[in-house]
Amino acid sequence: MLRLTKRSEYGLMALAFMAQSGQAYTSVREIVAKLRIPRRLLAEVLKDLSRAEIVEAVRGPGGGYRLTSPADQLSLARVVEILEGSVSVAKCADGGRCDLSPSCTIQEGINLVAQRVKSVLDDFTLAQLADCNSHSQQDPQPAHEVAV
Amino acid sequence: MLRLTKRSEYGLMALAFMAQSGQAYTSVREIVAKLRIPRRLLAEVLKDLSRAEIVEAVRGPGGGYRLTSPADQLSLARVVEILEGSVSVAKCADGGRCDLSPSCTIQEGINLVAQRVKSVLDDFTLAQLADCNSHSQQDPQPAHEVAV
DNA sequence: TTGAAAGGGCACCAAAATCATGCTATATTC
DNA sequence: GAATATAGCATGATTTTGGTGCCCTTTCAA
Repeated sequence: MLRLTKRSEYGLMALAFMAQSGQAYTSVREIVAKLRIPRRLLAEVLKDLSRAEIVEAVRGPGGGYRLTSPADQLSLARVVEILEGSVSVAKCADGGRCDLSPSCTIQEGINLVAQRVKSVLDDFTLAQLADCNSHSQQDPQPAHEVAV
Repeated sequence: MLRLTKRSEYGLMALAFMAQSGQAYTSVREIVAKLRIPRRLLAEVLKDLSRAEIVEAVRGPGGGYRLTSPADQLSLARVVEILEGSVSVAKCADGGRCDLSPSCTIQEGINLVAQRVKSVLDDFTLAQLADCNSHSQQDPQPAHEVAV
């Protein structure tokens, strides 16, 4: 159904959270406490984002994660690609060869659709994602470090 | 990965094929022969499309399916919606309630993304899909009834 | 120097979605 | 009635996702 996986959802939620925490390091524990999502899964996701250098990690007390670059320079496409392989409406529209390439009558078209969907995600930044929300649903408690 | 299911792929392939067959009725057997996709699955898919009145069915010898309306009036969104429930990047962006709505910090944003992705599929017609292809990959054999 | 607070890595299980198929029934034409 | 088609239903296999446990390493501070 063209659906994002939980990995992406959780990852984006966490990233949005971090975007609002500015330069401070945010621990998995903190995020889990606020966002009510499975701790280990989130850890897994953040580890992947760390490997891809979307976030940087610091161990030890006071450590955690933080964005490596400004939220308005990180596209959803990038995040989704990291967390679930790639953004494409069909295998054939990806690098992956299509099993029925010769008989497939819609490859070209599907590719075009894939491109367009991709560009939607390319054009959507983490900053926008985090922003959209703070409009309608302002935190009751003042954020730790309001930034972005 | 924002991926379409096989149901959608097969469905779209079959519809594109029918678009090129014009007013003639096309049987599952014929489509399967050309497209090399699982017969029963395709039958299943076409039945669903028939229920939704995207195609009309005629039984008996010489029967089969054909489009109920012109290919340029059928959007991919419509087809995908029928074949896999709905087009939305996340459950919460759909009718379905999100389990973590209170803690979710990106609902608004995700909804916006979902809308944009949807509109990509809304704007893409079956005619376009079938067309894209015939440019690059013309049939060696003349189509039974070239139309559209 | 020791303990607590972080993240890192690996393997694994469970649940759900997807893909695929078989069988039988019903309609239609010849 | 025989052959061609779709209609309906149930079921099994496979793949993807979602989620968890356990132990290791790093770092800070008492």
